[in-house]
Amino acid sequence: MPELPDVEVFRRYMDSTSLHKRIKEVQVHTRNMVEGTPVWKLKATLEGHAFKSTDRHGKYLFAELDNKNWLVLHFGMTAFLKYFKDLEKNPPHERMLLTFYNGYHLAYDCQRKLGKITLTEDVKDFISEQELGPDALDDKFDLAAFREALGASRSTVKSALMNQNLVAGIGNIYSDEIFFQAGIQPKAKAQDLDEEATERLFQSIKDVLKTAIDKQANPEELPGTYLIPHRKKNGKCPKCGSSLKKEKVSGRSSYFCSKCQS
DNA sequence: ACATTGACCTGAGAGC
DNA sequence: TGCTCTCAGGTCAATG
Repeated sequence: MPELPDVEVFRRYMDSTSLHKRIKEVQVHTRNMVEGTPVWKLKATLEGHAFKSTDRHGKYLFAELDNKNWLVLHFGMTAFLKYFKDLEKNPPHERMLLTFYNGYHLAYDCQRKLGKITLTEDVKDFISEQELGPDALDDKFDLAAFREALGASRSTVKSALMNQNLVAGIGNIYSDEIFFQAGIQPKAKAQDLDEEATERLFQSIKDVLKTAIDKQANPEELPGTYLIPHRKKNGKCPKCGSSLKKEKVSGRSSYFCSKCQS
């Protein structure tokens, strides 16, 4: 789940539930999910403080505290947030639990433990340390920047799009959608795209990600012409009805329509 | 410089 | 029903 649109939905969720509420207690249940900072320091940095804003870059969510620090969350393949009051309603793989003075809780749930929790004092520094490329929805990521990113890759377009160092936020699921909407095969070489295909792909990145956010990253809400709901065994192309192909591209399962994507 | 594989983890679903 | 196998939206390191 957690690609750019999902993380943006989490960010907005955090905005609407967890800002300006003083944190009473932080419980870390799975200590090795906290990286780069000792757990005691994470607790000390959050407890008694409140979040004042949030930010996002690619698949990372940042929550600014009132003490110059930022909580950084990555969601791996399975993480999500849940804000709730009754402790009985806590999610099944809760790895960290924040409790606010208002009696509510914010849980970070991560079944497969592939996410991570850390702190930073400066979001820009964090992004450059991780060597993340521009956020896919940032205005700074324009057609020229996209051409440059593609030019830096000698591999498949799929690999280029999913390379967080080139452009941040696109994962396996949404890259398949982006290629489907652009009518381009994911296994095409990045270098082989002509100007027209490059522009189509660029437009598709922006359109698909924005549309997904509008629909709360909920596959059921996506337009009928979208591939994602059909991205499964025996899936049919929502545009021409033929059977979708499933192949490994750059090591990841990829679904596409060989008729609609040339 | 690239693709591939396996590791990290857990559990859902398929297949028997 | 119950068991085993395969696979999964992310990233990283080792290998070819």
